[in-house]
Amino acid sequence: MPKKRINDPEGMRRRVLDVAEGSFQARGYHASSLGDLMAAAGVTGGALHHHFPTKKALALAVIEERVAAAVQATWIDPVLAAPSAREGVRAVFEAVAAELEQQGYVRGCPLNNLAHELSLADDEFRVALARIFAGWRQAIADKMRADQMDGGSTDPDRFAALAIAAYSGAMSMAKTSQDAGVLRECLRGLEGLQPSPPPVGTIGKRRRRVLRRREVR
Amino acid sequence: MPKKRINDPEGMRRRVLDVAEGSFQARGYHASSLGDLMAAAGVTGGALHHHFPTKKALALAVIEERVAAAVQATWIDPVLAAPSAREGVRAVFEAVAAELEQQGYVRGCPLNNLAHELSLADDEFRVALARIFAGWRQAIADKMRADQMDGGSTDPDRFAALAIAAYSGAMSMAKTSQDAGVLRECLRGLEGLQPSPPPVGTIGKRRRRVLRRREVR
DNA sequence: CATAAAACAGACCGGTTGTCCTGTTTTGTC
DNA sequence: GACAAAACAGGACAACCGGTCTGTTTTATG
Repeated sequence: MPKKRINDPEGMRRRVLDVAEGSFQARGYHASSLGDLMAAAGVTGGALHHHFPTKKALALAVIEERVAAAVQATWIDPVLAAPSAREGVRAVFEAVAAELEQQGYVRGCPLNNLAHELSLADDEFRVALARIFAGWRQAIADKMRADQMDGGSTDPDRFAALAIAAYSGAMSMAKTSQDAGVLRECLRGLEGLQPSPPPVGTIGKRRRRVLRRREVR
Repeated sequence: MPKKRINDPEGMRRRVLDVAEGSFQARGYHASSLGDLMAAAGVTGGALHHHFPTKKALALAVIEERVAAAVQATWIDPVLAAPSAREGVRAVFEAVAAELEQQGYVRGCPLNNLAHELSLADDEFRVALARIFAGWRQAIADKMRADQMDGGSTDPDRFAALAIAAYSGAMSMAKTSQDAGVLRECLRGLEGLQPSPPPVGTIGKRRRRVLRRREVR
């Protein structure tokens, strides 16, 4: 009696992307062989080739579907949900730092990892990665523009660029030293450019505003 | 008559390192084959193997001799020669941005490029790269501590970490977008954290100070 | 149920990679 | 000049990689 087989194209595609995403982040694109991915995902060559004709196509799918989603989930969504762009950036920095310290190792930013390895290798890779960077920047800048507070003392585009650059660079150092501490140091340095006096606590944003009004009058 | 041969071990070693440094930066470590390097350097397999037994040994030499020297030449030396750490950082940012815009393409920071690809691959690589990052940071922090001006308003270690992170991240974005403009944007954002009020232009810092004094009085 | 397309299995192949190995030549040393 | 070590030449090789190919099974469609 021949063993049954159930076709699950979406599930198989997802499994391959899961494994590829993890391997690309941990070992990089070139150091990840399709053989290893096939073994890790429990997928045969025929199935892999059916969903992703070439290794490049697989990487492109990882970038556009997984890396972009990761940036959205860990950065854009939290920032948009925060009371302000500055608050959002601070929250993400601390959340990532806490997560890294808890898990004990640093694998780096998925976007930056692939960007460094693939930007110069292939223009199609480069454009796909640049699009994610651009969306990331614009989301932070738009959020800052939407904040009616923080009266235009700092340019939103510059702030967004600096926040992302500081995060990317800090992650690079954290990955190399295997220590997330530099993330917190960069955040502290970043907080130094706030136009308002140094914050005392996190809560009470409304309260502070009331106090300030009383002081003025 | 057999052709003559002149042994030049140092020159040959230097040529190999030259080619390897360039290829590692342009294509990365894994994408650079020893065959290509041999052909580009005009070196036979025997000679290459004599000076560098393995590819890893070659990369380690590139890191410790070339990448470290590049960081020293483009960052540490200029910063130490500048009137202040802040001035030095600003000068390096602008110098690199100008150089990139002139040459028309962006290959990224040699240190960060290799750090991303090799930090997780091999611990020996990671430690060598981390040492360069640490020296970079300490040089800027020490310089800032040596400045008697800038009265302790910002922590030197934080400033150094932020400056390097912003530069590394900005180079990452510049490499991905093939546009050095983000370097200048990050520099502008970085200048916002200066204890002095926000600058209006780039030139005439002394002139503005005079004008401001007149306005005040 | 017929049938075509999609989904999957598994072997195969040409090319490349890094390394090793055996010689030959040059160079330093006594 | 004898001689050992360093410097270099060049081929060989096993492992591996990515892609292709053929064949089989499942699924959708009518």
